[in-house]
Amino acid sequence: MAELDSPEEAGLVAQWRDLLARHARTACLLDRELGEKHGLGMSEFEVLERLVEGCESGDKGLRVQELAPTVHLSQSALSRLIGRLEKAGLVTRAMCAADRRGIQVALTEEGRRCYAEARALHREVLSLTLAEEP
Amino acid sequence: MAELDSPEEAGLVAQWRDLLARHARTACLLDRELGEKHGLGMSEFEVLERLVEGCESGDKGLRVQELAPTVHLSQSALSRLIGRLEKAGLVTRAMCAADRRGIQVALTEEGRRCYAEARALHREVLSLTLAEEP
DNA sequence: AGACACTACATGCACATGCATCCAATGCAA
DNA sequence: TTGCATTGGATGCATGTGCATGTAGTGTCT
Repeated sequence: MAELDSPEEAGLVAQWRDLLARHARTACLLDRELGEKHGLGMSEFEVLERLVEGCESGDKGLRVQELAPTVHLSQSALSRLIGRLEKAGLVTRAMCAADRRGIQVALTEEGRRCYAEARALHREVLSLTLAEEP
Repeated sequence: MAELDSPEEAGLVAQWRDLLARHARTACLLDRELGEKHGLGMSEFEVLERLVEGCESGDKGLRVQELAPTVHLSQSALSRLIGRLEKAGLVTRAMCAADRRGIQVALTEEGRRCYAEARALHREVLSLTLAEEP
């Protein structure tokens, strides 16, 4: 029975611990800052960003499935996240004409504005936390 | 108002997205595999590992505070995590003689065994998920 | 000793998440 | 067309998390 890690395994473990530390620092600070100052969670922001990237101003929006790869969440969690954004007035849900099972999620003006306001803070947090070494 | 990211910002965002993807892949698979085959979550495993590293066989164990830096959890979440490990028979909680506010957390034989059994799977998952590029 | 601030951990509560399941719409086969 | 498997998304439920708070023990100052 292996009681000690091989050098390769030790490297993997070190890499994983570093990743965990960076992720925790960044995610925690992002959630706190975006939450306090813009009422957004980290994943909410990611979804808004994907919507901004994925559709022009007059566009119908994106399907829920197209948003899924962006946020690393289960389908149910994404569904509820969109529900929160909708309740906050940042996106609209509309039936998809082509496939009436699908839902088109589109940014509202308020959503666009909220994203634009939060963006600088988001980048600022990244530059703070991703730079540190430990 | 900046509508586009500067090159430095774009680099940070790309780095962050890569980190998020790696973290999600690895954490999700670790939770699933360790959960199915050993009844452990990712953080439970990390705590067991810290206990193995931090105390010899006959040792009294570690203070809760000494475990905190390892798992990136709030104090309350860590307290409950230890509660779960205790209920599962993998660790014991004992009053700390020197400072009776403190709690000594020590591995049981069962805990040591469980960790030893889960270790290979843990390393295997890391080597799988940390290697991939996307 | 007595009062008070502080520390270590536990707990009530609100909330986000994943899993399983449900429902409606679609597509395909007979 | 009818029947049935599949897909897109929503929802009930159990659980894990953070925040705020509670409780007990410690240290300090007078």
